[in-house]
Amino acid sequence: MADESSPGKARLIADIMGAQKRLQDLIAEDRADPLFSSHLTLSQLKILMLLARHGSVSGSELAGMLGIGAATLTGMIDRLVVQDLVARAEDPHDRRVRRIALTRAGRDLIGSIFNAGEARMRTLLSRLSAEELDLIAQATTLIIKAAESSEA
Amino acid sequence: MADESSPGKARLIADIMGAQKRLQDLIAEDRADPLFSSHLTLSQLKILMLLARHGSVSGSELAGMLGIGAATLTGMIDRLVVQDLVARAEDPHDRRVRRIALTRAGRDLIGSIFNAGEARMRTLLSRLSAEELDLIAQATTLIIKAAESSEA
DNA sequence: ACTGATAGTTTGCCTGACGCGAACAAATGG
DNA sequence: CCATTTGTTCGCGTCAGGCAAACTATCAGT
Repeated sequence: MADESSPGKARLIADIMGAQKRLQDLIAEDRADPLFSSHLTLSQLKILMLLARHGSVSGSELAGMLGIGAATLTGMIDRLVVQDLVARAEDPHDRRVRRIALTRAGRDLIGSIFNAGEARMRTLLSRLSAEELDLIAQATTLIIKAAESSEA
Repeated sequence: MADESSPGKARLIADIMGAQKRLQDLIAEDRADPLFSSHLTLSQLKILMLLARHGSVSGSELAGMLGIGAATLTGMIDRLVVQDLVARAEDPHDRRVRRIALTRAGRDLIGSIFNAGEARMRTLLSRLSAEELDLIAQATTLIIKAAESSEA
């Protein structure tokens, strides 16, 4: 399909992707635990993710992102408020709008799902030597730089 | 809290974890897309994940894993069969049991959610040089070895 | 000050996914 | 031949989401 440059690169990339996939499978179990024990709905999770990304949004904005009506959103937010995952606050510039944002518990929950496997990875790294960690740190730095240059 | 060995290790680990978290945030968007557009329920996702892990299981086994009754499971599997995500097959050893397994489409869906960001990572790696890729390949090999030794 | 538009809530109503127990058919294994 | 196990069907209930319509409060323009 594609070996534009050197032939060794394709093999290296394949090796790296295989390893990455194995790591994903490992932390998938950690991710599933808080997700399934939270008794959240996928729609509710979507709301929490949107709030985690955008911070504080108005109801109409959120309804627009979700593609649902304002009436439906009211009920969904109500249920999340009862669970203390989001909170409504008055907008200082417009007293009609009620800004919706994550509570501390909501942020923690989303964090525990998204950054799953953090504990596992940490104990895993702690078993390696300083030299090995240095190598890994260089590698991650390379990846992050490449990611940032492509996002910009 | 913990700096048992050399002080440099703690800093290296912190750097690596920070980079890892940034990468997780990036592929989170890729993961959310197939998840939310699939119109799955969290319970349905749980079933698909269990089937992906265990391969083919009987109804009673699956109901036991989920903590629900057999009657409930029948309906849930029915809905997944309609979506062509799982299929029922006869067990050659016991004609009472109908073994439940993922279909090709079900495997693809789970794969697209679990191995999210694969395409993004691949194009990202393709921009790096062979030397940089070699470094990353060494790093991932180290991590995988550490993970395997801890799992064993 | 009036008036039209906008934000959010409430109400009533519907659909679909899950959950159960009970009853049942089919197959197993004594 | 009979108790057990597996899975399905049936009837029933609950809850999350979805809408339209009516309503209140507020804003913004004239």
